Amino acid sequence: MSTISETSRGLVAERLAEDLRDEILSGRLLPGARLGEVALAERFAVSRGPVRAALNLLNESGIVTIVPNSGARVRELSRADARALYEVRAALEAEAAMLAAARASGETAAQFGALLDQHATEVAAHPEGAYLQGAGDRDFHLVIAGMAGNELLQRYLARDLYPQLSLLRVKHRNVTGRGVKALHEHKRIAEAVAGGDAEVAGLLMRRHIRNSWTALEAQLSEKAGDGE
Amino acid sequence: MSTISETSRGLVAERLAEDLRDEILSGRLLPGARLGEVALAERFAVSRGPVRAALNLLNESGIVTIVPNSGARVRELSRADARALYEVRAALEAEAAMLAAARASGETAAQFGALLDQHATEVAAHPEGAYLQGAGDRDFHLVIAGMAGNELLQRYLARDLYPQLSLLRVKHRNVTGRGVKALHEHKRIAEAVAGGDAEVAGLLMRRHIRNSWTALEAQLSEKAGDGE
DNA sequence: GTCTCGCTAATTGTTGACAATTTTATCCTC
DNA sequence: GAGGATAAAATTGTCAACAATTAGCGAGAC
Repeated sequence: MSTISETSRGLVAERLAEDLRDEILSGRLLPGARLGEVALAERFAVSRGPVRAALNLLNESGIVTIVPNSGARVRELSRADARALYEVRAALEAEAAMLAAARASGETAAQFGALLDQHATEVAAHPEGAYLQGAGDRDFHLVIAGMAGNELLQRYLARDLYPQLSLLRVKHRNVTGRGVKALHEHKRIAEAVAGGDAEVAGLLMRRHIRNSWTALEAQLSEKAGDGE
Repeated sequence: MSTISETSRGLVAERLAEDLRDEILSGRLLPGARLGEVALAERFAVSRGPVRAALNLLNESGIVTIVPNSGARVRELSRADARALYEVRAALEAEAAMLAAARASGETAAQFGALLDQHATEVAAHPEGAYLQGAGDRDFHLVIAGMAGNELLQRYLARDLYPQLSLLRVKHRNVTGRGVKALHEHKRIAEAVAGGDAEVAGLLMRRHIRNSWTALEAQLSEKAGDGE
């Protein structure tokens, strides 16, 4: 149907991966959907080579599974996968918060202030909890990941874990209204980071992630036993 | 020169990646060495397709860098990269130790006992510190990573971080004699894990990784200012 | 003598065809 | 009618050739 996005520079495989990631995370391609190479190739009007490369990229980032000699599918995350995801996320984001606190400068508090003020207006506009799945929540965590000054850590979070988290939320459109609570937790974390208190920042971040997991797990249980 | 390894089943790309990884981590291919696709293709008597796939795999695991339209090289880890590596490792291994402690069963202590006894004999045979770069140290951490019961965490450690750590040690053949100290730290960690004390296990593991980093950093400084 | 421009050579990116494996459908047997 | 073996279709894995981009080199001008 649609041809390739717009920018014609750069590698074809990366543009393909980008487009496919968008389609998956926007819910147009549901978990379990087959990703046949020939179908994708003629849909994007390219050869199978770049398609293969793009699928490998998405496989590495965890939103596509590839079974040799069988094909690629949009990944279906089990509850065990989700738990593992949040365990790793807790460890990495707590570390990021600690590192960010250790490297905090005088401008840090102001940066957080502007960001959180904007988020507050978003939450006020949609008080039932659009914050958590909107750009706001993701922004906050991305900012801290960037402030950690650790290339590898940032890549793991932004490039691997967050897409999988988004994929996890594709099936559960409306996250329960944790927006206002999450925003409050963010403020406390921001205080600790800006204040240079690494230990508290790490602790609060870890608790924040665990709260998020608890809320999500409750939703997963609510939807009854598609357990696997 | 050498043809492909031995087992002829499985994907060609994965065998190539395996062979290349061995050559890199054994020091036959030094950091910065070019990995031309045509050269590799005719060396392993395969086409460029699987070679490309293998290079992408190694790129994702962090021991090869790929510059678009320029080519692949064995990755050169800067000191900043090394620091980032150990920061992420500390976070993930501390989490692994905590999870392993939480899931410890009655047999756990016995498993550690056998493993550490064998390591003790290795250290006794090479008291100047072969332990750290030998299979012993790696084994211990891999066992804990496996005991955590977290597929994702185990993959990050075994498939991404450890190869990079090995690559880091290619240039510094003889790690200073931290063998006996490391073994002692391992024993204390094993105790905490087997005893189900997650908090202490995580703390000891984090300290253990930091000690390892301190020793390595001292070596890096010793080799003078090849800074970057 | 140094800098810039243009060209040549080499390497990567992409393409389409061939081979091997898996999946599916059909037919036969029990 | 159900189960299993066989064969056909579809899909992935691999190959070799073409196109595009990049890096290196040399000539020429200032």
